[in-house]
Amino acid sequence: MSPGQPGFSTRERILGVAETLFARHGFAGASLRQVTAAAKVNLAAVNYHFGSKESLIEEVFRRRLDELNRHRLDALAAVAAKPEHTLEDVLDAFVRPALEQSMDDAGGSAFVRVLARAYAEHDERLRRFLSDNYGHVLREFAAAFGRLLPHLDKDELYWRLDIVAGSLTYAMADFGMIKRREAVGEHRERTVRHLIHFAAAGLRAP
Amino acid sequence: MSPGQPGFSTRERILGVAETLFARHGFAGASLRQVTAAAKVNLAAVNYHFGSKESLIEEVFRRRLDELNRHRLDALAAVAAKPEHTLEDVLDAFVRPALEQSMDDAGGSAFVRVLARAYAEHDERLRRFLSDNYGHVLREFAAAFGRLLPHLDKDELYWRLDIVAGSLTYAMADFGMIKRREAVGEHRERTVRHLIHFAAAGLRAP
DNA sequence: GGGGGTATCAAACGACCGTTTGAATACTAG
DNA sequence: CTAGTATTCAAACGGTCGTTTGATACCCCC
Repeated sequence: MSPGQPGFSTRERILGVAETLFARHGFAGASLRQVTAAAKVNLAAVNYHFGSKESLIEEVFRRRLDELNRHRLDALAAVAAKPEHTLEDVLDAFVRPALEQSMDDAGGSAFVRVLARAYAEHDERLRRFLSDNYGHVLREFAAAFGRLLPHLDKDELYWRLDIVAGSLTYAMADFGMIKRREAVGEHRERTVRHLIHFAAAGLRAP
Repeated sequence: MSPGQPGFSTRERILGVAETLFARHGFAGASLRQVTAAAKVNLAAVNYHFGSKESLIEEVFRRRLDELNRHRLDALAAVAAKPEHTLEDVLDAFVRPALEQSMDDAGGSAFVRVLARAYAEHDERLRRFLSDNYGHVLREFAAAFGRLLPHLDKDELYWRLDIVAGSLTYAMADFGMIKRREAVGEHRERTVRHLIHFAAAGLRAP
């Protein structure tokens, strides 16, 4: 069960439910009344605990991004420590933490879709927030990729990484039209494998 | 100038403005009052000409998708007629029509972002509409790709095409965090080139 | 040149939005 | 137990939402 029920504080229930509803209906499309009703808390609780809907949205991001960033940087450090690491290793360090977070509870899988929503929102405020809390991780990965792909100049490298980030976002958020048949966990593991395989070839292209 | 002004019918002005506002603020985020105000038409005009907001959204899609589908299928037919066409040719037939449509007027470039929005909306109604009006084109391209990539079984092929579609959607919608410096047209041409290069390598991977 | 569909308009509908209030309740420290 | 703080609650605020209405203007054909 998602953390929208007893055993969790009001604050946690709101965050959990908001995450899934934002994923499902967008930030404008999910109302605080829907959120508080599903979380079984009073309507005013959102403004009491978070101040505003905008702040609630940011908190939904902060909570997961902090964790995701940490895991990604840890994984990258572990890879970099190996003397002969490959492109696939670095890609794995980037993709797998997102995968694992999206499986550790029901809310996590929603968050990946929330993140994809954020890309679709061209809202400047939200983009700045994401860039502030996310940019340094992307820069570290870019450096690691750059060392493994010395034949690409900086401009070319960033173009390709942008494409990788795009296909990752899209694939992890399950936007694709093609219907899947397997269980969620198995499907996601296959997604990661295909993504790494595809991205590695694209990055290595002359 | 976008078609939000004199010389265009009320209906066309609404469609043009709705397209850019939906791209900017999402379907829930852009209100009919904003749309009609920017189009300089009466609020009731939307319900008079389209029946409802939902139908307006669908009409925004239908108008551009019909044109895009036609151009893509024409380009694919032209490529298929060449006896020795390459993977890059088919990718170009898929990517370039989207590129050209997004440059022929100001609204077109907004539409690509609207399309990306639609992916983010997990709304079942909208997805069915897209699949009904878009699926046959994707299937034709899948067949063309399949003939050029006989080493991939059907399942593997669809996985990779899904990734290609994802990176295309993302890149064309300009979601990336990396800031671009060139003029819009030049930027878009470079996007297509990078995308085709990257996708071809990913598809050809063993 | 008047009649009839077509289009536009201001105004209003009820519903829902995010937020605020002030009282009621729960909890905790002295 | 009590004083004081932290939380929950029902209710209401003004505003905006999509949609409907009925009157008004337009336009073209008979």
